[in-house]
Amino acid sequence: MKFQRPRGTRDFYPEAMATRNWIVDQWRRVSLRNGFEEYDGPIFELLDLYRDKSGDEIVSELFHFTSRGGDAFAIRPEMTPTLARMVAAQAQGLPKPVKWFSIPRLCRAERPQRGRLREFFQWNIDILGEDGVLADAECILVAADFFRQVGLSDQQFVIKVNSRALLAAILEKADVRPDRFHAVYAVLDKRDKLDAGAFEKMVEELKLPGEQRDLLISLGEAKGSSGLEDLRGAVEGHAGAEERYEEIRRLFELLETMGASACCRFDMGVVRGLAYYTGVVFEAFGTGGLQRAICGGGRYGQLLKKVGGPPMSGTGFATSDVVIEDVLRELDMIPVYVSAIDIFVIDASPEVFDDVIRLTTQLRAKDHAATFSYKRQGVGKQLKQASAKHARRVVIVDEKMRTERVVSLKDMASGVQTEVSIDSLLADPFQSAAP
RNA sequence: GUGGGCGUAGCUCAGUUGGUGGAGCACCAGGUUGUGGUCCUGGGGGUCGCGGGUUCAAGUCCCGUCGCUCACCCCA
Repeated sequence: MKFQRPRGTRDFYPEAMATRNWIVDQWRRVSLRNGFEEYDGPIFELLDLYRDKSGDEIVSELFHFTSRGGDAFAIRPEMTPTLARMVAAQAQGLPKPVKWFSIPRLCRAERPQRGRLREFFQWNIDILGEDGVLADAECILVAADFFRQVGLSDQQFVIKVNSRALLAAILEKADVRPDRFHAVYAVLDKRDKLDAGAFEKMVEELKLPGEQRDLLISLGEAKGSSGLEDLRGAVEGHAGAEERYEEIRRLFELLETMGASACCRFDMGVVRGLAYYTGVVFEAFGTGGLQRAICGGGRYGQLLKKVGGPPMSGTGFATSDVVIEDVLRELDMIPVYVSAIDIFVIDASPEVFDDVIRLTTQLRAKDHAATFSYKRQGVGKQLKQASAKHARRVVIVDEKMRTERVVSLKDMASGVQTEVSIDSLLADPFQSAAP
């Protein structure tokens, strides 16, 4: 082959395309029924939009180019900057809260590996203009709704929820130096990937004073409702920490009311690397073989200000089609491919082929996906083709179409075949076969 | 950026101590002269990723290179 596919991209042949469409359809369906509106933006943005948010080092991870006019652009690697830009531009006039979703195609110039390609589709759910945890709860609920929608039981996935604000307040109360927060976050975020010994070793390497070290190790243990309960002591007497604690307690109360508590769990080990998260953070995991996060998000407080907008806070999450397909395939939950052919029209003999074309055209006019064989062969061969195309129904046309206006209608799944009038066929090609 | 694994037909792969490259599936064409998804026969298709070396002889051994893949780093 002279040309091959660029690294980290995919060709969507019909079967793969059907899978992609199915995933996207589920995303859209769940978004809409939870009251979110769809938006989209340009596939490339000014490079500085990403540089301002994430710093210079981001540029090497972007596909970027310079226009003839000298402007530097980048193909979008994520949707949040575009969202922030769009909301900031209209912030005054938009009814709050803004509940929007998008399914953008994104590109990142990183080295591909399992679950991470250079081009992929991402589902973004965001709520802006509402500071309370109700918005966070609703985002988490949407994620849970999706996993349930595609057939996962509450035992097959878990959404781990934490509050960075609470964590920061606890660290502040314990007099951890603010410049050490980021290092502490990084260690805590690795907690679930390490055994207890390796975790403690990493904590030791931070060289924190004894009390702070013990606190950090106990934070790594804080999981589930009892883990949240255990933190009560760590927040008492500190107004900010108590307030944050009450927030996340209320969040879990809301999740309970929404019927999502069975798949949600408090976990201090979820911090997420993103510098811009300021409040609630969460990540979803499959409980089977794949231990990787399959979806993640949280509250971002200052993002709109970064793109020149008002100090409006937002909360949301994202997940990619690559990871979703991975985890659903592992659980054998991707629907089998069925082609879009409703009716395959066959001639009983070459003389009636013009009638086949005529009937096919009429079926198409009724908005049915209908087709026929290009080759004039026996009925058996044409049925074979219909079968290969996964046609649901086959219509066999013979001279009786002219003399009596009837044809044979065959249900390919059951094999049942009946004679029907052309009028009744056009009215309903999927009519159940008369006994 | 670092490290491991793998490159043979469209796909999945076999290929013996080096001796003129195969199978299954898929595709195409025929057969049963009005009934498929499970029949039979035949066919097309590969400079064995690419380049160099050793050898009378390389898919096989050696070196280089490119590509794919997995993990790490990173993760918006």
